[in-house]
Amino acid sequence: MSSQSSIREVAKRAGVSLGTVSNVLNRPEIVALETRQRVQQAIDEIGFVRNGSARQLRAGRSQHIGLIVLDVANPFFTEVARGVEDLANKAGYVVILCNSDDSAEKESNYLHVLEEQRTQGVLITPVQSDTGYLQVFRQRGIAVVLLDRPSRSKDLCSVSVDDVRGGEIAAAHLLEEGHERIGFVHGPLSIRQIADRRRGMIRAVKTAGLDPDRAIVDITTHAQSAREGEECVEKLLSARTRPTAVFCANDLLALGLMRGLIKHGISIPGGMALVGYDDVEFASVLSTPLTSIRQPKYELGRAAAELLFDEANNPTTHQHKHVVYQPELIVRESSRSKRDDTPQPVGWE
Amino acid sequence: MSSQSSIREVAKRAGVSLGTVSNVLNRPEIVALETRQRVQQAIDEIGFVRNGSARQLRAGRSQHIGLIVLDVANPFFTEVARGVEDLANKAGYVVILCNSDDSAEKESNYLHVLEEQRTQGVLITPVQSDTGYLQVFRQRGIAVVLLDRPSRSKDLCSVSVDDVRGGEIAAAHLLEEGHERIGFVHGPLSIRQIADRRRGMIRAVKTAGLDPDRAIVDITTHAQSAREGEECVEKLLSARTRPTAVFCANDLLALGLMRGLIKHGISIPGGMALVGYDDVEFASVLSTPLTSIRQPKYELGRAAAELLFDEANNPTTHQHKHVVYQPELIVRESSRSKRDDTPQPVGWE
DNA sequence: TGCCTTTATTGAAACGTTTCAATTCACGAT
DNA sequence: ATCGTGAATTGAAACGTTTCAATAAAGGCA
Repeated sequence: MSSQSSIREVAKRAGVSLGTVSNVLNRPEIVALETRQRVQQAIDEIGFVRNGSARQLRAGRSQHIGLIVLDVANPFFTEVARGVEDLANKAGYVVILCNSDDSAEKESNYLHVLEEQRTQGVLITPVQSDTGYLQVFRQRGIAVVLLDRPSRSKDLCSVSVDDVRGGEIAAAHLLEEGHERIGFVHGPLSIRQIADRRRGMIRAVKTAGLDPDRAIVDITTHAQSAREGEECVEKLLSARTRPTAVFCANDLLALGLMRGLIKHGISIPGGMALVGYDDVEFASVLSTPLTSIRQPKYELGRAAAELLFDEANNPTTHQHKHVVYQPELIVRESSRSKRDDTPQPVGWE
Repeated sequence: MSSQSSIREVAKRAGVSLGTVSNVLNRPEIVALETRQRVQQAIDEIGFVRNGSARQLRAGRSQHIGLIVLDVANPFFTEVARGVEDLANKAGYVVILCNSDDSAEKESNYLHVLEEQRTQGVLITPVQSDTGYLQVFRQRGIAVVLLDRPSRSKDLCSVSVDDVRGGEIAAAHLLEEGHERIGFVHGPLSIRQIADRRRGMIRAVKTAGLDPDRAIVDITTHAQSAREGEECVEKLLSARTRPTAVFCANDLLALGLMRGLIKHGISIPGGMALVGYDDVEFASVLSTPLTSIRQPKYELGRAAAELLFDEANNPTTHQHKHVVYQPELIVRESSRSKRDDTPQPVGWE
């Protein structure tokens, strides 16, 4: 039933030795044309397929890398994964995509499996902020690159996006559009990304010569989905001095908020301007297209994979790097003030 | 630098033989308590981690399965993947997620790699409708299950959703709401899913005692993204007898259409009722929440994985099955006729 | 004391590659 | 005729497990 094929059978059929078959497979140029053809024919006839396990065992290293993300269903990570995959495939590697689901246990499980498989390296957005355990991992000879999280320790490569800057350009844009009081809807400030974005806002406000304590109205949610966004509308409207614009820490929050505002009969951007974060695919196809901060997700993945391969292939000369990407403001209808008469592109970026 | 650990070292340190260490790892119950503890301690001290390649080589089979999807970025497939992953992990397997990107070449590449790795089995939504080459694959001893595609041949397991039924309930719903002329916006009818949904519509129309040729207005697009949806508005409004409702073959099309309608000042559902397909996450958070057809994506993945494991573990007794799930209508605001005064739940399903 | 059974441990073979030193062969140069 | 050279091929060792027949030790019973 299952194929019994092995290099040995191919050798027998072609009337050559084991070594020669292996050479045909790995360094065809060193074997005589006539022999090569004979072996190739035997391979085809038998339907021989190399045994990867045996190969890896002998070589000591595998042909795959692990990618551990917090949530496969999050469009952010899928796009990152695509970047990783493209580069890895080009280099002849397979990506094992692992979903930690924000659980330290699942993460640790996956790390263990990957170690057993003698993975070349691991790209990971760690669940915990302490990365000490990843050091142990590295000392066992497996390359590690931190994803979407700048590493504090100098001993780990990392690739991330400048969230401070993201917060800054979002706020600066709204300030320019004439808003002097901006709501910031966000999840817990203990999450580094969120705290960073807030810091960016403060910077922009100060640059504009305003007082952050007056200009920024914090509205904190416990999670960051659309439901929470909608719930925020009440808080927003009952604020002592009502903001004229809102910056949401992600697009789902903005989506919910938008829905709530419409229910309250408040128009966007006239009654309330809105800026989101992530520039998810559907941001541009909402009833009012959403201004958002775009992150180079695909490039993030590519860059991380590149660093990983460098570390894996040049373990001695490798220098740890910290790549930080810049976010980009994508202006759409949801934040354009009415007096703004610049032409409005369709926004199908 | 890298860990030299092997079972041999553990044995030496614990003062036992190779076989005993292996037994501690695989059948701890047969080794004496005292010995077991000594070996365990040696393992911990050395930081020994089993070599998966060697293990697989010996065992002849690997501990992973492959999942080949058309597009990881599609929320449909991510949800399916989640289902597969959960079940596989529980069974102690790792899932290698592969992205064929609709390319036969990439698909074939992945199949080859998976074969080299002696994968237990493959879950695949094939690029081509001809599945003959998958038979070859199976004959080499690798289990195969078709995903989101009913197999014609009886020799392959398959898991899919009843698209005829999906089209039927969508149309029936609109007919019930009082519409007698329904637009159907869709990509090429050569795609089986789309043709099936259309067949379902016809069935519903006939059941309602109407003439399909009059009741259904076809609008075909070449692709199925939001952009195409928006472009359809023109065609829709210029149709000789303008429909009062539209059924879109997926939610992205519906999204675009919605946007176009709003631009034309046509209200939803008053001016035009709308039903989508897939019930993507954001369907419920649009300015007008979208009625859609939900497919049990997660269960689809789970069921497929289950069939795969059955085939892989009981190659002799295994019977090929064709599991077909039923789609479900999720009614939201976009399709409720005004005279409909049933209470309107929030729709955060 | 000697025999039998049970329990625990051992050592070697096997899985399918790759690698590398050793061998063979043919051919041109001496 | 002999030697040296280079190209082509070979065969055995090694990678780190698991498995299994064989052995050793311990205990029970006559």
